[in-house]
Amino acid sequence: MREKRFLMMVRELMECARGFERYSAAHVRELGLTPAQFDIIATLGNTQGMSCKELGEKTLITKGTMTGVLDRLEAKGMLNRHPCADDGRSWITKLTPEGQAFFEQIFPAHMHSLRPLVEHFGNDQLDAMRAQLQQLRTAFETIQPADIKIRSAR
Amino acid sequence: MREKRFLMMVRELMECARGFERYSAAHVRELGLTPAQFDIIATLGNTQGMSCKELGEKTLITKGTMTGVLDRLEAKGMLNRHPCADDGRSWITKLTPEGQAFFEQIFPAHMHSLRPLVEHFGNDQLDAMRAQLQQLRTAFETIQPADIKIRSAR
DNA sequence: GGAATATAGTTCTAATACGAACTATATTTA
DNA sequence: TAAATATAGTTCGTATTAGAACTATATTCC
Repeated sequence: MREKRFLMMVRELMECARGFERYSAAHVRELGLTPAQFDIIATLGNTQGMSCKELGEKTLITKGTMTGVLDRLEAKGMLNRHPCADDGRSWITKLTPEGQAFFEQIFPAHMHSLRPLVEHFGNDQLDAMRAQLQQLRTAFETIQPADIKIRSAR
Repeated sequence: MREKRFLMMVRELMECARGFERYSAAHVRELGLTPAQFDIIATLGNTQGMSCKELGEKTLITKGTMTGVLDRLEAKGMLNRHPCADDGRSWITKLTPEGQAFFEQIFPAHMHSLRPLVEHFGNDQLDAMRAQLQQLRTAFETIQPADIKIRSAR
């Protein structure tokens, strides 16, 4: 049964994703941030800022969610938004000096908390995993679901 | 830089998890269910029912969330809960006849929608992926984050 | 047997998650 | 260039997510 094999693999995939989330979030929460907020700060750190769209592509946070996350970080004084000169629809989000200082303080600490995990895997293994995952992701993005219209009677 | 390699792999992992979620959810939504609701129905289908705890272990839905998901499915008439004879704290959740009938209608359809994806990978590849993911998951669950707290020497 | 502790499930709060509808601005087309 | 279409970001509604506090019942230990 091919389907079952596939679902078992997917199950592991989902467990892994949640596992990392949990591993990482434990430390992030100690910093007073949510995982989404940490992602934004880590992405904006050491940059000149970027648009919502670019932030979304780098962090996997969708635009509807992004507004709220940025609002809360702005309220914390971590970042600010100013109009984009090139595009009247767009805003550039950038860390404030306080936000950048905070980034410089927490990012190395977070990397350090990941250390035991990182050291557990060899370079070759990490690359092999990434290559396989890349293949999987390409399949998810490329292949279209079979079209079956079974309308639920309502 | 080992950390960077690791983060690149994790990035692919998260993209994959979201990719599958998206692939699968598109079909699930057409059925009038959320992914969490589909998971529950798929897990309860063809069984005599099970406790919240067991459901949580099989679906990765945490117990605080479980209550709400089950409440909504119960309101839809898909399932019901009755006290567990062996354990006064526990409840057995079971599909109603309507819920089971719905399961029998949608589950094959969902498997069919996954078909193109399943067929894209060979058995060996699926097993290899699962083995690697299993290793990764074990690491996430076993290894403790480095303690960055600087405890005052005593 | 009774106190201490563990477990099952619910409730609560804050923050996502996601699609869809919406506003405003850009870009493309005819 | 005016109309059609696309895109950036916000808003909205519903559901999920996680953790923590809470109630009720089980289990363990002395």
